[in-house]
Amino acid sequence: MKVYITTPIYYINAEPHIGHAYTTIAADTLARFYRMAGYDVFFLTGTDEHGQKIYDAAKKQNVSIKDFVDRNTETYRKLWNMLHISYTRFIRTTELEHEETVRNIFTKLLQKGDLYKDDYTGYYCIPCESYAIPEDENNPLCPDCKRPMNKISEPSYFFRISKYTKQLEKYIEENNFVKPDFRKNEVLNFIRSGLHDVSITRKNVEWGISAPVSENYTIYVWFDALINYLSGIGYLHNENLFSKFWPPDVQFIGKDIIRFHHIIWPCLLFALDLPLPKTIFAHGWWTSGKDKISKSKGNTISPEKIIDEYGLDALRYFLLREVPFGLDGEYSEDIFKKRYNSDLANDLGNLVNRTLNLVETKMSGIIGNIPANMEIIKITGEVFEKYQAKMQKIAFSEALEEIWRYISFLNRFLDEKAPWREGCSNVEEILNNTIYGIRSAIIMLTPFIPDASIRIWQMLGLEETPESNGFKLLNQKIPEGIKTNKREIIFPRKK
RNA sequence: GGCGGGGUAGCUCAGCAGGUAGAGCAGCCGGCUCAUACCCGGUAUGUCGGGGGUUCAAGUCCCCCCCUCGCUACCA
Repeated sequence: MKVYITTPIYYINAEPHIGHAYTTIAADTLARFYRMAGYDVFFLTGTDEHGQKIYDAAKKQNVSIKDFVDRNTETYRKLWNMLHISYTRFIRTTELEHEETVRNIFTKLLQKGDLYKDDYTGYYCIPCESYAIPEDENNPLCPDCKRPMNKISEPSYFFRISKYTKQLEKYIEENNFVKPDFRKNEVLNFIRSGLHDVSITRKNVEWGISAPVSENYTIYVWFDALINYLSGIGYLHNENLFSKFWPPDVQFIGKDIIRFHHIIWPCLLFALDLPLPKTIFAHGWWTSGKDKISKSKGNTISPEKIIDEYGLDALRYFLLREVPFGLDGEYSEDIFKKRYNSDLANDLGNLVNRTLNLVETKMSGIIGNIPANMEIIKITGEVFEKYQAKMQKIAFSEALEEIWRYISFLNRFLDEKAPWREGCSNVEEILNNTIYGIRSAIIMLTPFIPDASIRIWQMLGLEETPESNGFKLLNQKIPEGIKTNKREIIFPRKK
């Protein structure tokens, strides 16, 4: 049983922001879930390092291109460490092996006749240094800066995606390839309007993988970038690894790069006679005051700042709980705090705290050996079934809702049994059941909030970590005579 | 313009094989007091965007209109 999960590789010209963190945390959570479920998981992420913008940025800063990309890729790696991203491999498109793979694929497609040479015509805005499509072809103005554009034409290699139109349409219709569902129609519409072949070489871009042809071309960065999903898992280099994990099970992307991933990427795989990914899931944006978060609008959300104030797990929890995965979400400090206080502090945090306090005061901190009763075991089993189903369909917020219903149930259970009452005769039984419930909740929560889970785990005095035994631990009873450790507040309430 | 979503409690949304509206949060009342002033119970509120139609019965089906969002090809 294997699972291959990817994030996009991030374009290192930009500083990482909440959007990058979002995609990567989602992928990490799913990867952790499948590991705990006993799968062999390969989780790929990395950086996209070619292109004119990067070249220019390096020049502007007066550093060598090598130093520039090395330094910038490191900022991503550092952030992923800070977010405890459990990637299997971090790929860079400047790696020799990747570059070789890209060239090999180019040659393959050329030989197959899926690449051909033609003139690329487009409108170019010199001040913006970018291609764009003007609204009015008779009076071409740049959509960004509104200045006149030049029509330019240059020879280029084209990838014959038009050839795969029917095949792609059929695949999308019959599979869960495009997620969320509402994107499926969008993509199908686009395909049905007819696919145009795409240019995959550039003449005027110096910083890129040189195309394996006699002329002086570099390979278009998008073509280069998509291939990371192949080169990152050993395509043409490590046949064992590749055949074990191919195809991807879930590829996470932002909704801005749907075109590349739902159209060009599958066509590339058709051309290479490779099976397509099972699912490519496009998530939404975080907005702040209705605007998409971006540096230029000055409404960026710094993951570091949130972590400083609330902790890493609060951030991870919020991002995956607040909004159904796939839709846009609104971020504000107020919304964040509300979610944090009501779910993490009041419901989960307080449940753990009050229970441990009772174990300390009523049972000298020793968890007794009366096993959980059938009712709790049954309910836990049902919750796990639902949780698992939600996770498998990548409905993170729904999975968390299931767990929180369970946490509410445990709080209610404690209230009804009231083991703090004078003369309560079965304190030990009640608390053991509650502890069993907390342990179960923590196991299910571990993919989302790995750190807090471990800390709670240790407070309970349990052995190893919740990850080490995976979900099968849910069926096992808590060992006898466990001694709880010093209590601390994991999610302090915020004023 | 074309195609596709939406418009339901203060907020975020669920309900849509048609049978006189639900959840979470916020609010209010009460209980409890082991606990992070927490938890538990109870509870109000809605002309279900507007109009017309089908039906014994319509957020739920049909038609028209209004508003809103997304997609409508090469920036990574």
